[in-house]
Amino acid sequence: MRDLSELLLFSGIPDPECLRMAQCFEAPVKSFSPGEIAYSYGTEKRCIGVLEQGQAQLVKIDAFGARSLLERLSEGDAFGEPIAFSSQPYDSVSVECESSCRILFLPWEKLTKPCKNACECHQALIGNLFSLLSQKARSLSERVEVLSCRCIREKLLCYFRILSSQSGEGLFTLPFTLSALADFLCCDRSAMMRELKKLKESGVLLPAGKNAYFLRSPA
Amino acid sequence: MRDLSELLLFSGIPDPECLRMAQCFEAPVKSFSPGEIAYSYGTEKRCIGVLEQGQAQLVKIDAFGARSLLERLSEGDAFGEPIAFSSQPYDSVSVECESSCRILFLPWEKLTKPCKNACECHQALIGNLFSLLSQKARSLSERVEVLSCRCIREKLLCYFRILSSQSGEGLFTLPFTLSALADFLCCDRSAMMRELKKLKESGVLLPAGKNAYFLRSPA
DNA sequence: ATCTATCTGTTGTATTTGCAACAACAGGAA
DNA sequence: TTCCTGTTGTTGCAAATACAACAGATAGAT
Repeated sequence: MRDLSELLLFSGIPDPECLRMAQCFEAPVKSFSPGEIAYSYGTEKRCIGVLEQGQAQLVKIDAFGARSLLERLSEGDAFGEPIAFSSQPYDSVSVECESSCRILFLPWEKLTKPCKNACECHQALIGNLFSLLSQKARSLSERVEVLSCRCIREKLLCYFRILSSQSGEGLFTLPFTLSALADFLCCDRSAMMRELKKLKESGVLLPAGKNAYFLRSPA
Repeated sequence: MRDLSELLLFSGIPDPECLRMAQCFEAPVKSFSPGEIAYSYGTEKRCIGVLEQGQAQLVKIDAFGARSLLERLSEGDAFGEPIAFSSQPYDSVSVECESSCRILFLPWEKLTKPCKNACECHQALIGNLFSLLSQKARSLSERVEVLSCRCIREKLLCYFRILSSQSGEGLFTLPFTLSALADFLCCDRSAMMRELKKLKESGVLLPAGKNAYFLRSPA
């Protein structure tokens, strides 16, 4: 993490301005050790956390004690109930650090209301916050679209189509290992490998280098 | 549709103020016939559409021509790429009217920037917009959580837990018919019925009236 | 009332998927 | 080098699921 302005939330805003705003917001920067809980949803003050350094997990423990991993957070990612999870009274969501973390906490009410030293950058910040939110919603929508396919073959094709829409012309690169892809598609890896083989054999999917593939459009 | 202030986007803002703002934004209200395309993502001006009357569908057609239904929109719902889908150059997303529709189009740049007649309500509107976005993200996250379960039994339990977290104490009411529940869980209805029967027989799930159930917490 | 539509509930069977286990391979560390 | 760890690729078999088809229940319309 070098510069605040590299983060999506602060993009387009010069670094000195970011620091000035962080001061204006009285936003604390805190450090955490591996395994520590950095933030508990619902119980603490509403804020957006920005992970400046380290890796963390967004973990949910429901009313029945079942634990589930909602998200993995990497350097530059943001979290906070205003972003994705509103506080459900019966289950607890919290951010657990995997490694040593440094986190900037931006109080929500100051973020969304214009400050007394009415600064221009604040408008840009609000715009960025909207981008952040809509990007999150978009990636979740895509995930739902993929997971709503009824069989592994369709899940693969759906996900590959999304990837190749992004890069265009049917060519795409997998952003994971195949094992992680199976986790992402919520299916068994060996079953997925079987379907992948069938797709290659039938000529729908053509390997095109390291982690790269070409998807033939259905004629 | 009686009152703008009944909509989530305008909640807490008196109706006369809503109308004044709509004028200030030069926001057009347009009417559409069944089957008409009310809005195409990416090609038109960025805006938030509010469905004042009617039913519509959010439809995506990808680079390969495959059509998929992203969302059903009812009276009071809002749409627009700032809300959920940023423009992907290779596929087209549009709003198709099912019935006759009346739609209010709020230009995005005027919505997010304070207007010259610096009104107080505008701040409330921005706050509401954030609520709208984060609520959308939250419901999508829940959907992903449910769909990421590996078998029908787990999907059912996961969804029932979410429902009973909301109403508390393990008691919940299904918001759909059972057929629609199968669609929501993305599985075969008859297979789902089998699992439901097993859950009832094992005493985990207890019927508690019309569409109502009680979920026993795992002891 | 009757006639629809749709929803619920059930079952047999074919297909898909998950599980377990294994071997080959690659990259990094000692 | 060797060892270790993780990924890829494969298979047999058991379990879960989809598909298809059906009958009864329910609610709305005529």
